[in-house]
Amino acid sequence: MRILDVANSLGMQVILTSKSLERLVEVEMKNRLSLTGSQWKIILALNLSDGLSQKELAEKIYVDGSTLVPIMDKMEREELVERRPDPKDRRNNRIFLTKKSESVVDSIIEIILQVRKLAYKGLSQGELESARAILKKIMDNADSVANKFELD
Amino acid sequence: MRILDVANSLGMQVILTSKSLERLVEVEMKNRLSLTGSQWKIILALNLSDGLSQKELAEKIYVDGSTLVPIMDKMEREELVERRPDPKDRRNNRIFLTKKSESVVDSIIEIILQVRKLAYKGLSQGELESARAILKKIMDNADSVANKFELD
DNA sequence: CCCAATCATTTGTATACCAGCCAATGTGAT
DNA sequence: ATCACATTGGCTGGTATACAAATGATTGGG
Repeated sequence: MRILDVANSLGMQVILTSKSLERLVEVEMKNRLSLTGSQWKIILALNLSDGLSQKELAEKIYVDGSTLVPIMDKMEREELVERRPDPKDRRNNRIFLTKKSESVVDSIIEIILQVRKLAYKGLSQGELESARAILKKIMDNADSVANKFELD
Repeated sequence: MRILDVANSLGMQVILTSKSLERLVEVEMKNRLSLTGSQWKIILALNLSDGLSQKELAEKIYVDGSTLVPIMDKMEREELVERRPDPKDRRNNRIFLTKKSESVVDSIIEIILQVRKLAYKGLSQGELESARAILKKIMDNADSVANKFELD
């Protein structure tokens, strides 16, 4: 019987570290700002460029367009974003921050910076950058295969 | 107005790379073996140590105990695992692989090895190991904070 | 004007966590 | 030993993501 211990590979470590980081950020965003899931990512993305279409926004935060729909519904109910029809192309919704969500941008940034400081403790800038570059290569490798849709 | 571009940080790169890897593996597991989500992780974990309790299994694959319940239900319906009561402690279920799931272990391992080969293309063993060590430190940092439940 | 492409949405399936529940077990005091 | 109490393991219900496939409205090319 073949045995493979997946746990010690880089790939699994990437997945586990991702979970730990996401969990830490989510707990803080929820406890301090009552923001769930990836609402903070959406607010930051719109803070960089307000008025994105849903498709553009979905690409920015790397989720499927259909995943974004109920999230927009919820955020609209909570008055964190506003959907406005695009007069140039009525298929598009243009998404804008509200006063309420603009008022939490600074707090979101504060939390991100605190999490980074803690997570990167004991690591040098050079280590962080070299790890980032390696992961970027792995992501590009994985994405190029995924798009070609052939593994072997 | 403060601006923070989260996209270029190591933390975000970890999360994005994790998504790319998980997606690639999931597509292959689904297309070739009709295994969804983390069923393959469960099969590999039980292949290493059959007869875990649900709690132990949940810890191995880093999900909440309640998350595992419907997954076990589904895998039991599909005859991929078997729940047997623990005579020593009737609160426990002991989970065992079936002949059907044992027969796909080799194929699962095959897919993992192929994905690794592709994902790690252009990277040296040293790079992989150094990245793994850095991510491990980050995960430990994040988890130790999460357990103490205090960010500042 | 037709037809293919595009954007948002809906539907169906699958994770995922938390809080609360029950049954079973363990613990401590008497 | 036994009763009260806390703890544990699995489950349920509620909420939130997440993707694929199909639908509907709109647009733009030929």
